[in-house]
Amino acid sequence: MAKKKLSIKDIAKTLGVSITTVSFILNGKAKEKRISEELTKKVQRYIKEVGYTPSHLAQSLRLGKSKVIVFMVEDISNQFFASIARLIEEKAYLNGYKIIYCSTENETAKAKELINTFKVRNVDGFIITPTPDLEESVKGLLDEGFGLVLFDRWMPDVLCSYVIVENEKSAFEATQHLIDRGCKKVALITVESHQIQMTDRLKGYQNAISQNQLSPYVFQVKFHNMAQGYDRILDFFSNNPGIDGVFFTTNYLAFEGLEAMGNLGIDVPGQVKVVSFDDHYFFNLYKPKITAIEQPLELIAEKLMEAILHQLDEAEMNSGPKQFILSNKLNIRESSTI
Amino acid sequence: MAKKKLSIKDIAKTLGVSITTVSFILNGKAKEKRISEELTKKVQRYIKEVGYTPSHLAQSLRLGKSKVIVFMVEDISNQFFASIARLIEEKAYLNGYKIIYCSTENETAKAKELINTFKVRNVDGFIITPTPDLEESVKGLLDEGFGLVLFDRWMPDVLCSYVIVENEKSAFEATQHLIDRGCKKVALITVESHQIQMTDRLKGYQNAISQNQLSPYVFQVKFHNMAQGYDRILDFFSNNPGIDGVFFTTNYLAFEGLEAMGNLGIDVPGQVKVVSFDDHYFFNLYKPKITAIEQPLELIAEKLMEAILHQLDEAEMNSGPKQFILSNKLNIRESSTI
DNA sequence: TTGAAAGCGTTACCAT
DNA sequence: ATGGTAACGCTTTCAA
Repeated sequence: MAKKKLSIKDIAKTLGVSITTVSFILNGKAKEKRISEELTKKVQRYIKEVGYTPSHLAQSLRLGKSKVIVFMVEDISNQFFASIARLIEEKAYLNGYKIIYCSTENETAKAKELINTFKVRNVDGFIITPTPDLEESVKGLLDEGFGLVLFDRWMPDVLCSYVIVENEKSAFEATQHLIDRGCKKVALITVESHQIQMTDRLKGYQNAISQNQLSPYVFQVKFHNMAQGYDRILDFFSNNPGIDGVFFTTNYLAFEGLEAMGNLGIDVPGQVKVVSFDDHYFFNLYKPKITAIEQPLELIAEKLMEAILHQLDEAEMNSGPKQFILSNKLNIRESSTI
Repeated sequence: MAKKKLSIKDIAKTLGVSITTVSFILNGKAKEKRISEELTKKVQRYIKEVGYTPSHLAQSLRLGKSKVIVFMVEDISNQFFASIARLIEEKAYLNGYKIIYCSTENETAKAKELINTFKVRNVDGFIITPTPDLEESVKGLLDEGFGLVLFDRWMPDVLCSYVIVENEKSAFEATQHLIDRGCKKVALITVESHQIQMTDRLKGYQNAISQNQLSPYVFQVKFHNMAQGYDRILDFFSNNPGIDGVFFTTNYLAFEGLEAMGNLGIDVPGQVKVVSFDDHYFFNLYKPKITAIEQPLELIAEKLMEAILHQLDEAEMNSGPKQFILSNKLNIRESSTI
């Protein structure tokens, strides 16, 4: 069984040439080193014949680069992150990179541990959705010369590459949309979080509310987990009659909120109009179809790879961070219109 | 910036001992090699102080093991696979393994290419949802001594470890359930696929139908993609009036089917009762809530890791494949009862 | 009880 | 034009 793996040494010996020669040919330096056309062909043919491929491990050790990028997100089983993962993966392979993923569960301790683990493992770069208080670790990464791109959230105190979306602007638009549709008491249901993507969405909501001389109704769900969320939102609606519009800042909050409203006999969109951040396949299936803000997944993935490859490219190493702020799209559906 | 990475050599030099000594201490062989308690402590203290960690790359090169497992599924952005991924990931890290993921899109060519890529990259093991006609590649992996566990599907012709669920049995139960609820014309909507997980589900359906002396109505959607699926299913219902029960073999078929039925004005469960394979968060949110077969995700992940670690464990290398066939659970909800 | 040195598979500098 | 060889960082055998 297991045909012993060939090494460059074996190739060289069999062909009666030196390792160096083989290595040069392998790395496309035959011309440069003026190795005869004939020998080059011969070596290449033999290599193809026996199906030899260099050991990436040895190359990594020698070159100090592993061609591995870590994709560290809040939760890889979350549809949004999984979709990005999928898109990134493709682009990474195309460029000879592998992706290792991991989930932080948005816990700072776990994120730090993960970062340390991978620093040690000679990965080349990190794509991270930072947890709270991760500034120091991230700076450390930068100092030590790792490639780094943040996404979904960024850190005002750290100068680095990132790919994010226009959270504030989209939240403003969503809220304004509800107001335009005649809502007078528009609530924001969000998670209790000081992370910037959430505070930006809050800001957008607040701006829209105050520009229209309305009163804000902000409800922040604490210690988010599915079951709790549902209960809290149920309470909120019970205690706040008269709400006629709701903007959910994440899709899972919306799912729970819709369930809660359904069980309270609240008619959507008749009594309450609804908009959610983060579009989802299911929003289009739900009755009524839910209006939602769609993030440009494909573009996010593309820019993420562009940024990380840029960082990893020796030639451009020092040309400064790449920062992308992408536009979302408001998909208007039944929940805010009928 | 970038404080130069320490090597074992640096440690040895600074402490004035040999590399060997440090290595032994590092690898817990201090006692065995009878290195003085005192020296051991001193070295350990220093290592901790400077935060030294061995290079995994060099270790891998030396030991021929990389502590990397490839998780190769049909589509990592699919909820089912993403959930498993998430669970696997945790368990892998706990055991010192990293996970690299990739999606085959169920294309044999892509799967083969991916397998080759990773073989070359010195990964230790593979967890694979095989595409059609992947037998040879899989056998190759086995021959070359890689760890291997199949899941979701298995290959009758290849003796190897796998983790699957009771597809036929659950399909039988689901169909029988519809019949018990009074359905007389029960349709099966499935994908056109010769892969065993799907043929097993078909078998289960057929058995239940024939045991109850009913007629089968099997509709196999070809060339599956979201948009097409919807259209085809729409046609099916238009052309087959009188169907009063449907069993969907995957959840995405169910989503499309439900949408199609909704648009045709078919009342679920009044006119048509519905059961789907692969439970989903949204089945519980949908109106009506959808009856579905739930695969034991947590258990699948657990057994997957158990099987792969078993394979990778030197000591037990030759103790034969581990094959798990797990039970599903039928979650009965409104779509098949009211 | 400790150390020297070979070897894992490469790359690339320096010779020839 | 081609080859010898040090180095990457580690483990482990053998010797002392």
